[in-house]
Amino acid sequence: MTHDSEPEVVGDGIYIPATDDDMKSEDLIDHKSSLHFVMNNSQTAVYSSNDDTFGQEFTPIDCELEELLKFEDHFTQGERSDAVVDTTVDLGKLNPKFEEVTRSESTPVGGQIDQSGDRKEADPLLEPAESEPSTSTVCASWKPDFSMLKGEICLDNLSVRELHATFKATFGRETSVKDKQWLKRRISMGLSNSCDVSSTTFIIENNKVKKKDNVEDCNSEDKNHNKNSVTGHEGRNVTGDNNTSLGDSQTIQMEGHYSGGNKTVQSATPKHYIAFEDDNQGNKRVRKPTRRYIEEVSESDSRENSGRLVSSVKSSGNGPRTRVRPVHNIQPIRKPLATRQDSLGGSWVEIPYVSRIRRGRPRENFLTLMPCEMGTTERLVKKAHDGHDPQSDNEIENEECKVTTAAGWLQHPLIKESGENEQYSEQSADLNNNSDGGNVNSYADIDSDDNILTVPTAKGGMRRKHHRPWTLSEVAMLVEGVSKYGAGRWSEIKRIAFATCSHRTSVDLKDKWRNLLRASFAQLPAEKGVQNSKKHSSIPIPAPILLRVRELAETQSQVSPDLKAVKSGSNINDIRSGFL
DNA sequence: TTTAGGG
DNA sequence: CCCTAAA
Repeated sequence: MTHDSEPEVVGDGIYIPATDDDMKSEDLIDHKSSLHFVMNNSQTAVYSSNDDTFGQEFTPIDCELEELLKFEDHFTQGERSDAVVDTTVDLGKLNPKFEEVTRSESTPVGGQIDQSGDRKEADPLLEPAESEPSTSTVCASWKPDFSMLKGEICLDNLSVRELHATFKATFGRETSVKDKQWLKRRISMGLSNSCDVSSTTFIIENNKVKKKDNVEDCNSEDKNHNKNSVTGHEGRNVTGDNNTSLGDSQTIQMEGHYSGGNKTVQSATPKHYIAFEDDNQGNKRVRKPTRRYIEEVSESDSRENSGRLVSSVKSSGNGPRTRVRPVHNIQPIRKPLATRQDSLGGSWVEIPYVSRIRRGRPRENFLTLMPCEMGTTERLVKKAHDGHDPQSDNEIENEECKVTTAAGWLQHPLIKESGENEQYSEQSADLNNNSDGGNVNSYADIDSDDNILTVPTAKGGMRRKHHRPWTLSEVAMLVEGVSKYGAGRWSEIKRIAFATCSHRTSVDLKDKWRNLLRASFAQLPAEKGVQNSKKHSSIPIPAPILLRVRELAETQSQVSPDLKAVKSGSNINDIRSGFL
């Protein structure tokens, strides 16, 4: 569908096929379930799949799925708007006109599904690119050329030189490693990665890529399909000019089975992966490193570049309380693929940085972003939740926040009023922020044990993933709390006023107060631009609240001398009387 | 643990 | 928002 517009896109994800999208797919696939999504227009999209025919069966509804993915993400845009690959999708568009939306929107990350699903005619070899290299990239111009692979691969018979050639054909780059064993391992690994050897038609056995005899599921249609595709691939492999010819004597050929662009998912664990490092494991299936693995290594290699696989993986433990903090994550989509060096199997190889988009279950908590005040929808949707997802808790909390608010923390109708407005602008501001830079990234599940904590900002900065914009009601509660207990009694305020909002810690309150303070005094001299001049992309705090903050600050002598000087210039009492 | 302040 | 030093 969209492939016409970007035929030159060269997949380079072959290094690390296990993308987040895989993970997504994994969810879908492994559960062997059908997902029903109800769209706005009450259309129902159904996605069903099974492992072996993912790509093929997917086609008819891929658009919808794509939409679904967006759809799903869309709901996260408010508070975690970065989450979406394409933030421009409007809910209103999730209507009958799927195609339109699909066409007009690009889905950089959703490429996995997008590309292979959409392009049934397209090149199945194209690994969905982590980023779509626009022009010159380290590996932009390369893609694995398996077209010469037919039959069985017997790496053992190859000379080092041949292995080099094969290596290049497989990975698209040269290697200087002379170790045959290593080369063989890497090649077979690469092959397995790109062809889904392990889970489909091929198995790797003693450095041989063999075709399973007993596999037939995907032979009939798939064969044709893939053959065509392979051919097409060859033809389009314009950029692969330096693909090393393996020579006529080569026996390396592969009768293509590419499970629909690597659709099959492997829930590879580092363990498995490492296991493969050992030679001669008979029929053990090859696992490819998960993105998780890569990320972790990528994290750890910044400090210990000699880190053994085992150690890096293990040390980064997946313990519930472990907070993985990726050092380099997320390259803006569409930027040249960034790679890093990593020692795999004993040599340094390039591995693309991966962006942690979102992993794990499909998001089911898209309403978290809803401000506390928005009760109705929230409640409705809440029903859809399992209730055990941590996110759900937050929603409950949010709702409770709201209740609390209504219960009396907010005694100033005026504030409340402007609050409503602000809610809106707050969210839209957030949305805008996230889509403006052209890089759209996703928030991971905020509460998932392991998730991304930072997200690139349009300005290049990294914003923390955990950032949950303060809603006005929260701010109001904070203010009230301060007025009641005094600034500094954060734990008290937390305990009382924010008892139900567990996601705000006392430290958060303190920080927020600090900000409020700053804001209130900073904006006062102007005294007119007020909240509308939200140049700072953050929540525009309504003037009334800011005034209150100032007042409280004064009362509690929190005002720094210089600020005092500033503020003394304006007549607070007038304003104050107006609101209180 | 809670506060305060720096990053 | 996160981290840490202090209390």
